[in-house]
Amino acid sequence: MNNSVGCTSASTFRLSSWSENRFKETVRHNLACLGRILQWNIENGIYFFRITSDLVPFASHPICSVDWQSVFSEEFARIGRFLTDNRIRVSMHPGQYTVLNSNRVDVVQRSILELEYHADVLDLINQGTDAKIVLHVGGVYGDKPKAIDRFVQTYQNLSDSIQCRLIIENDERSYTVQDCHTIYESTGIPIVVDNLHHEANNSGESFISAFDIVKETWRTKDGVPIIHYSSQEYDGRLGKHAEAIDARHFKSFLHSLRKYEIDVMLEVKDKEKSAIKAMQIAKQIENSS
DNA sequence: AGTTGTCAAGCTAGT
DNA sequence: ACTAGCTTGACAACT
Repeated sequence: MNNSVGCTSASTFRLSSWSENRFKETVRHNLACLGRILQWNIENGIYFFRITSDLVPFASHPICSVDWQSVFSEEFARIGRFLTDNRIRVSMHPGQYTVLNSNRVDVVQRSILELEYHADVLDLINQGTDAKIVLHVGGVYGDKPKAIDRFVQTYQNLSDSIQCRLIIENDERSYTVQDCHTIYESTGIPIVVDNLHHEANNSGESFISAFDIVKETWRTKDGVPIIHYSSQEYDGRLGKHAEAIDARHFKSFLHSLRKYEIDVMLEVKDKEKSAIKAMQIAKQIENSS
């Protein structure tokens, strides 16, 4: 998302307002806005972007009768060319309702449809296997080994287009980097480590040693390892993301990772404002070493 | 025009 | 039993 550009690529509507017309107008608007945001990004030196899951509202919902993949193929292809021409990397992050290891089959089924939507978008914009779909492992249901097993079983039945892009992220209360690594061992799924989640939920290892573990889960085809960065909201509940990045903290954080090649996704409320700050800090570190 | 309750959907921890 | 929080904000009805 971007608060400077003056449009949103995540405009949506209520399910009760659904019509083919409303849907098509919304998607057309979102794709046009996505193009504007990407243009803004290259003008401001930002080359990694998370595409909103609201780009195509209700894409995986049974109500959606429009063959949006065909209707908007030209618009998607145009965005794809822009990304490739400008060497922009993109990722997507399905919402909290996408739970592959749920003990409810209907939830799992809807989650798979939602992942297919995300993979379709990345296919339509012609991005390769370094354009990732980030997912949390899901719930624990009182038995983590069983829940991990369900995740692995479900993963093995996913389509190639999803499998080659899916990566898993540690979360702040249930699944640590170590837990994710257990899943990696039987599936080969690369791991994204999130600094704030790691701080809240770990197995005693530092962030750097956690990163040393996860970077080995990335293959060449997966692209440069991705990490997620955010700061805790001062005074907020555990896990609540801060309004902006803490420049001093980010600088020392990035400095500690200076010998690695990584792509950093910021999870922060003020979006591009902090991204610009982060780029300036990254350049300072680059120039001083 | 500005404010507030609600939105397709799941899960967890804290109150 | 209920709520905040999550990748998160925007819609729609109200004042």
